[in-house]
Amino acid sequence: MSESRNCIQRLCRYRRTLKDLKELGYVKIFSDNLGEATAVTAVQVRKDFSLFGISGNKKGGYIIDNLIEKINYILGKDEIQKVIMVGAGNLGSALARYRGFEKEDINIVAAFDADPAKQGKVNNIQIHNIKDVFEYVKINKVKVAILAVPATVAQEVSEILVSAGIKGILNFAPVTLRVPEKVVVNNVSLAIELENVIYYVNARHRGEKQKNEHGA
Amino acid sequence: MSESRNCIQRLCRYRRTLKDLKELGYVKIFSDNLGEATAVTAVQVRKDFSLFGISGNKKGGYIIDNLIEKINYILGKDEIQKVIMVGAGNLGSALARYRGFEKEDINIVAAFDADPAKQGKVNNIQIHNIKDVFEYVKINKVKVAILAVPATVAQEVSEILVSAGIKGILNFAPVTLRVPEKVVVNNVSLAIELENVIYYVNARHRGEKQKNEHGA
DNA sequence: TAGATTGTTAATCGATTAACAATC
DNA sequence: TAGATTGTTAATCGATTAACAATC
Repeated sequence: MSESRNCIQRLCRYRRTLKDLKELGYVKIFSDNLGEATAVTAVQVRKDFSLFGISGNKKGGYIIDNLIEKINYILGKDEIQKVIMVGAGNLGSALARYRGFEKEDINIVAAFDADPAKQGKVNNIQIHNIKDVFEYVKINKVKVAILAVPATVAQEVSEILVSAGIKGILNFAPVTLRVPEKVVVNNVSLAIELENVIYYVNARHRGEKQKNEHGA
Repeated sequence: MSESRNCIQRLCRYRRTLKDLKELGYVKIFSDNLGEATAVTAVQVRKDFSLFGISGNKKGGYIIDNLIEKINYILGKDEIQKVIMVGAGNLGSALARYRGFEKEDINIVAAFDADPAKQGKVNNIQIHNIKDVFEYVKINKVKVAILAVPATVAQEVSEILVSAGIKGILNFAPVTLRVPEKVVVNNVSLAIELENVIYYVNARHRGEKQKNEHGA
């Protein structure tokens, strides 16, 4: 039952690589190649696949289309996932414009901000008043939100989102959110990610250890 | 020797909480309280501290100032770390404006972009032509870079950075960078982080497992 | 002292890796 | 067939947790 965070991240990376390979006209792939392209060992690739019941051909490798389809199903990419952006400040509006989401077929359907001056659109996404977020989530049955509001209001806003029916939050506010057990929170703390890099750079200067390639 | 990625992330979170507590006038703290504030068990807190040789008082807990100082040293916060932003598009310029970095005493000293039209400043940070990045890094002995350039040029740019002396990269481009062993790369893939949330939301709908609080 | 807390050693757990069997 | 590749089972490794000793 090892669908750990890391494992899911690897699936996402496989998917991305596979889509690129398909684009280039490839039809089949070996665990070897896929591993090399994603900085994962070939054994790990096969283990991941076998964990989710994806099988290949003993000598012929895996069929790319088949892999993509299976991974799409696992990741829930077969259904369209509506995502809202909560907070349309610097970070929020940059994220709303971020090409990487579109590329992965992620659909940001609306943005919300407390500042009434922030009306209009960002990257063709309508910015609404945050007061309307509860109703919007309810009516449109949105399950996933990106939270890019100031740390001071993040907890409060998250409670509104959860009460409206949000089941998963990608949180950019640097606070530990308290949410009900059933709600998934993935905290992306940009400062911490950078501090991590700084730590390892310093640690090496101080002559400790030799590791490489941290994170996904 | 368990200074794992997770462990360092926890140190960063402890530090943040401790600074907030200090601000509020607190002087001492128990592993209990600190754990609760950072969503970590008290045992884990003490284990982390003992790993780095930080000790408290058998009944009196830990002195906050002492903790902050020790953690600062471990994380390399005692020396000023110059960081450059490479790529000043949507994401790059939003990151340059991001308050969370300042709050953690992270100093973005310059930004670079390939588009000559992107002259001027963002958040009081000068945007230079990317052609000058090699020289800038050499002269100013910069060790850490944030990479927010398009995926297509990320590898190429990273090679320039490394050749100029960059030792750590926080990479926002959704590609697997190939860098020498001695260079630290921390990949932040925003799409993958969001896909992770979507996966767990779906997985629960499908009636699997009950986990909570993923990521840092 | 009794109770609360730190800090360490041992046990557990989970994920990765190694070894190898299966087979195209 | 021989070689290459998948896929599984067992071994290893590392991190977290449990148990408990130390002590203020």
